Amino acid sequence: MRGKADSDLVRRQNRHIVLEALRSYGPMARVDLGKMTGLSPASITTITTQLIGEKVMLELDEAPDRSDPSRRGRPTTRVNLNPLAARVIALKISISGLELVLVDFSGEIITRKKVSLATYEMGASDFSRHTLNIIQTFLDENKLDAQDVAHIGVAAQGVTDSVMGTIAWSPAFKQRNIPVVGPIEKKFGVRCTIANDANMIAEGVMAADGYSYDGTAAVVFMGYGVGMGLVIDGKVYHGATGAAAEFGHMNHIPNGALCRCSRAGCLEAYASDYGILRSAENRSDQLPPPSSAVDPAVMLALENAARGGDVDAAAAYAKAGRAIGFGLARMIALLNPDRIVLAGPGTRALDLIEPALRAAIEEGVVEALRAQVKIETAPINTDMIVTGTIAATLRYLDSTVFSNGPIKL
Amino acid sequence: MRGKADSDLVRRQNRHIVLEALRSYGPMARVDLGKMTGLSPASITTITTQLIGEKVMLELDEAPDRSDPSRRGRPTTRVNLNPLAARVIALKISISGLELVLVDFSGEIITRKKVSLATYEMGASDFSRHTLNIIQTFLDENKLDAQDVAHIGVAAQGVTDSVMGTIAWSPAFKQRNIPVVGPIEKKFGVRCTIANDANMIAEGVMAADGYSYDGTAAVVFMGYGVGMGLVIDGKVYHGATGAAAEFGHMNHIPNGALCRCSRAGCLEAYASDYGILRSAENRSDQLPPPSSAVDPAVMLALENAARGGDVDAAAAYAKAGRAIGFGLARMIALLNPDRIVLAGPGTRALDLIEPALRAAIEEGVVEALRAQVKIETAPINTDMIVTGTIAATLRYLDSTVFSNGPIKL
DNA sequence: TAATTTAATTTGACGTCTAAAATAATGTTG
DNA sequence: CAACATTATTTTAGACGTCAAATTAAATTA
Repeated sequence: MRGKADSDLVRRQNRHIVLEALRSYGPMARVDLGKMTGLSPASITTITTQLIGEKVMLELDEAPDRSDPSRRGRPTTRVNLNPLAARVIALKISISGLELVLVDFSGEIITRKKVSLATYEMGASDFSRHTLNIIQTFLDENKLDAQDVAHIGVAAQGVTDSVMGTIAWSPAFKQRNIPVVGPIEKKFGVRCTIANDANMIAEGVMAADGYSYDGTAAVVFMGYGVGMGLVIDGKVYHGATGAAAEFGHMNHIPNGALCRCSRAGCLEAYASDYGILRSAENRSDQLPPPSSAVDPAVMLALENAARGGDVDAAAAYAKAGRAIGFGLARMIALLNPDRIVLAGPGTRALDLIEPALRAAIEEGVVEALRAQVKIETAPINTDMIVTGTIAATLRYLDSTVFSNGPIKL
Repeated sequence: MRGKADSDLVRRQNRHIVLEALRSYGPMARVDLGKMTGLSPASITTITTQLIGEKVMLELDEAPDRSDPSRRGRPTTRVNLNPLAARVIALKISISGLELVLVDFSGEIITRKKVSLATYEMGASDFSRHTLNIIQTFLDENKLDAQDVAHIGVAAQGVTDSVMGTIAWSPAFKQRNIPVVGPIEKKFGVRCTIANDANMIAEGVMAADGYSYDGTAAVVFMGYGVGMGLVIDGKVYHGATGAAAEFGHMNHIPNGALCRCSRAGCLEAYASDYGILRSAENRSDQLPPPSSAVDPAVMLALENAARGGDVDAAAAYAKAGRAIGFGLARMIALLNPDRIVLAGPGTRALDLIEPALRAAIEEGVVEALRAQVKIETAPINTDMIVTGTIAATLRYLDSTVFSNGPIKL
């Protein structure tokens, strides 16, 4: 049940939707803000004046738009999020190392940096030490104090626990329950949150749509692993502990192929890079998989072999498609989504995967349920994990810090 | 993104939470309404005065409570939902026929009636005709006009489509896409909605908790079929077309046992009454299952046989437990719920099912994910489908009709 | 009967919204 | 070029809903 409503709620909500409109559609005139949000011009004036006073928003100083000569009347002055209102760091933790991205409040990337780190054998304390040092160096390089950063948003591969602020289990670590949020908040005094990388991809897909979508969608990541981000009623769903949609470790076949997570029969053991490679090479699927990522070049070669007539390779891709297809069929039976988005480097081989994938969906779920699902592909080249983490972090700031307005006594 | 907020929203929301408080906790004094909702006494006075004026609420005329002799001061006068504010019909459509329940606005059952109907061979138009007649008779018997009924809430077995208002697919019907909402609304001029029976069970479980729960839970129905209702962030989730959580027809094993839905390998083909019976009797699971429900007495005998040492029967229950367990494991991987509730007559045999069920969950999903899930059992004897349908329908009325207040010009 | 206690209502102020009026900044026209 | 037209934005006045504080209501206790 939602709580009580009062004028405080009204202010917060309306400030929030104004910020969101600018965040999704970029700079615009006050009139247009009014049209987007449904608020009257008078209210828009009030709200923008306050936000500008708080330096959260600014009026753009630009020459009037002369592109339409038939246009009459007073020209618009556009407003935008003030880039200087806050800075945010997105931190991506993956099997190959850390990636740090410094962004301003308007979402513009200021700098980004990759640091490779051999995380797998590292214990929690070593990992913390390294990570904190890397962040400190990153701050120094950008001549920033920790206080200049409003939030650090972390995306990590594997099962993350947003309540504890840890990586509960990840292919990037031998050890479990690695604390991440705690050490960062303690050392830098900056609010920090952690989320699963696949959820961040889903956030990225939603952001690319300007958050206009409000149904249920599943965003599948295919690559070194297999992940899923769920969007439920237009919002990225995180589950009880932020570990929702561990699609890759959803069981495909009881007692099936051995997975990196040391269980048998996970979908990932059939459909991730290493799973596909293993089955293409006709190696036993009961052998433990490697702990390092497969070289992308190897996967590229494998794809081309499959396209060139290599029967074993083609069969491996079909097997992957079937696994993903059955996983999707099960997901459809549970969630009745209206949209499935395939993303990640694995979609490069979609031509090899798709027939088996679609056949498996048909085989695996009642027609009434799958009839209206649309399957789409997201662009491969952008790093949706980073994009999504940035979007999620800024939106979080919008809704928490900047919607409140000046503090009252 | 939520829309703009204004004083209209404030009024609606606060009226709504007041109605909800009375709905969940029953009659109470205005002071207590204030404590429950967080609204000030002044606001409570305003809101209750209006609601009483609109005959949605009423002041109870009861002798002051003398149970606590140390109590001083002006006695409370309790208010409650006005039973006469609206009447609602809950209609349950199942393989064995129709059940109609007439309820007043306070949730009290006025009458209920069961009518058996051989739906399976019936076409859509015959079914409509019969159903409309049965509803008309029910109205007549209760000396009601159609206008006296504010809403008809339908719960049906199988895949329902809440957008089209149809039963897309159901074991109770040979034919598909049976229209239900359309004919009812057309004939009686009464708003009607349809939902899946398992979702209504979930609604019932939530109602029993006073809607205080706000996490993610899966309510599993075990009986003549297997179903699931999902509660996501405290709200029953219906999916794109209201057909979410078709757990029974989630694939368990590719190319597996034949199901009533004419597919192979559905969970239900292993774990429903007929699936268990079939495997206990060592019949081939490639034979088409019967279209009628299994006699409950037969199931009872089977349970007792299993408890008495019948190896085949015990194995059949274990197989069912394993199927449900793997289904749950997959669901957990996707949704990371914090609660699973087992419901329905099938839970009577829980002792036979549970060991295999728990083993399968352990086998099927990473420990990090299943660690915090609590598994509970709901009471078997109440008809949660009806209870839930009533609760859902009344809540729907609360939020739509009665939160708005008097219409303005 | 007067004082005390608790419930509920009334009163006056406050915050936010909106419609309508006023002002601002430009283009058009005679 | 002055007056008019057009569009954007701000100002003003009024409405609505909440809340704190004061008031009234209805009981118990002394």
